[in-house]
Amino acid sequence: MTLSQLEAGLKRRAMAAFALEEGAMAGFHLAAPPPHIDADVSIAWPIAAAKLLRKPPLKIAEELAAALSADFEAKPVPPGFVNLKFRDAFLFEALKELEKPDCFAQPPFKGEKINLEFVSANPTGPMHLASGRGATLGDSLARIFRALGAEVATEFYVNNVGNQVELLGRSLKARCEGVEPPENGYQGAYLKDMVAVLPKEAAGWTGAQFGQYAIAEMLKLHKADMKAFGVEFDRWFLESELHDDGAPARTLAALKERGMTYEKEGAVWLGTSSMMDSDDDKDRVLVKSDGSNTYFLNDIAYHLNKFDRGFTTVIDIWGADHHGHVSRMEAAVAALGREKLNFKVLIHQQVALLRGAELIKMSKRAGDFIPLKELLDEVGADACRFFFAARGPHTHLTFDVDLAKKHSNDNPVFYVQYVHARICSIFSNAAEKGIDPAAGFDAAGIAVNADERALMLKLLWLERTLLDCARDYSPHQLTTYLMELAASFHSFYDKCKVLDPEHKDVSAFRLFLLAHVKAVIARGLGLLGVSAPERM
RNA sequence: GUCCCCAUAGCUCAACGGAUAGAGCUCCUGCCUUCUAAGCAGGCAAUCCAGGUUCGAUUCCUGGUGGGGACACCA
Repeated sequence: MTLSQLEAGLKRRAMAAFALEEGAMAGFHLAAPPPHIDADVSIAWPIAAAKLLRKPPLKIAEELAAALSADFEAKPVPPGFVNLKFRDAFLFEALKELEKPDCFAQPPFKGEKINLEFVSANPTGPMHLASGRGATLGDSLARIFRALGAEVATEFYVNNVGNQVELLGRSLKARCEGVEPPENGYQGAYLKDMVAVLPKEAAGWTGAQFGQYAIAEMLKLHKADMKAFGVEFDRWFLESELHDDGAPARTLAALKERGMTYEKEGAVWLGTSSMMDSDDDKDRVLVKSDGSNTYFLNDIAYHLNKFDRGFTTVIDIWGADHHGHVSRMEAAVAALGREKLNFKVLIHQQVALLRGAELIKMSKRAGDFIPLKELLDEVGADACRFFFAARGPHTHLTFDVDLAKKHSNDNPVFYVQYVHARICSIFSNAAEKGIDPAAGFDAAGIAVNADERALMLKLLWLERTLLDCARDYSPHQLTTYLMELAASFHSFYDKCKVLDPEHKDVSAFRLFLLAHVKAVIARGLGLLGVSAPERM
């Protein structure tokens, strides 16, 4: 039984005891009690239900505790909590439930087909360190949604057509000819590096050919960077695919047909503000007066494409510098007649960079930025990913590059990984101590101590943690959880000898317990894209 | 000017509206003859201001203050 199943069961019994309908149970949740309370889980619902039931909270708590006392040690506590303690047998059964690979699959995630698009950095320069934040957020969320039973397709949208490609081509051509790039072009040193490895026939290329070449090379680098970061996209969607398919024209026609557009001053507009109920503050141009498509129209076509592929939910992850685009995109999705509820834009705040005492302005055109690869090489992917994952998406993050490199050994990720390494070590030592990890034990004869109990309980909270992550669209609670689990383990390890030939039953029980700790640590780290080393 | 985000310990971050606000880093005190000291045990130290809603507010609402970002027929 998982904690959610337990909660659902307790809720049903409360409904029966007080003759209530589902709608009246909104505040019914299991919570972890604060440290000074001697209980396994706590229910605060009686306080919230006092008004509805017209009874004092403590009275309700007493009645609820009585209704549950057949299976739990249930104690009503002022002002109206019910604190539960589990029987050991319950904990053993719950741990076994965790062994099933799909033990967390549940509604509403089960059956969902989610398209998750993130990073989508312009391929006009090497990938910036800041892309690590979006990559961490997107990839971790994808893994968490999958663990909860959803089908998730991850996607990176590549802007491989348009003005910036021309500009990149002209910049590379200039470098090739030994002159400075155009004034508003790309000044970064990476173009000089690219010149060094250009094929011979490049001498006769046009600017457009240089552009196509540069984009293709950058795309290779981006793929390599993402892979080194532990992120593998299911699909790299090229904007040119849309154009080859005539999607923007079809999208425009669909919007016109639905009566959502009008012409003004030689341009075609989408009435995101004037023609519909939306948060957008003005209408947006789809086709410029010179006849060319805006980026917005192409982007709408891309989103229509995603919906047409049969996803039940389409999620975009954008940096805060794009927050102003959210309402117009939501409006466009609605204008196409697509269910707005199935489209979600997640915004994460930007990453500011500090090197020494200097705040660095990021600009690919000026070429002054820190490549993601540089940090990966110096700090390592595990520490990078844990660092980014540990912060909620709304936090304003200032990344101190020097500090990150200097302190990489202090990164909490090692504290968590160390748990895995220590347990692996115990298992590899078991044989020489004459203890068989596979040997069973008599659960009834085990007196579970406080440290063991704390560990078992903590393991059960992984499920709730993942649900919280999904609810808040952030993996940061998982890092907190892993830190807490690691602390429980290290404390246990210090006090409790696992391999003890004199007490084989206790050894077998502790190995059983640690096998689950190891599995949860490995699984949790895996959901963050972080490795679980067997030795450190 | 309008909109979005943020404000918790010296620093970086946690805390479904619940009980005595938790961690990591830093600093201080102890602990390796026993499964890995990248560890354990302990100490110092915090909710920006003013109202409001609530049985209960770090959390929700309003107004300040301070900071980051966005407001194109660019992509």
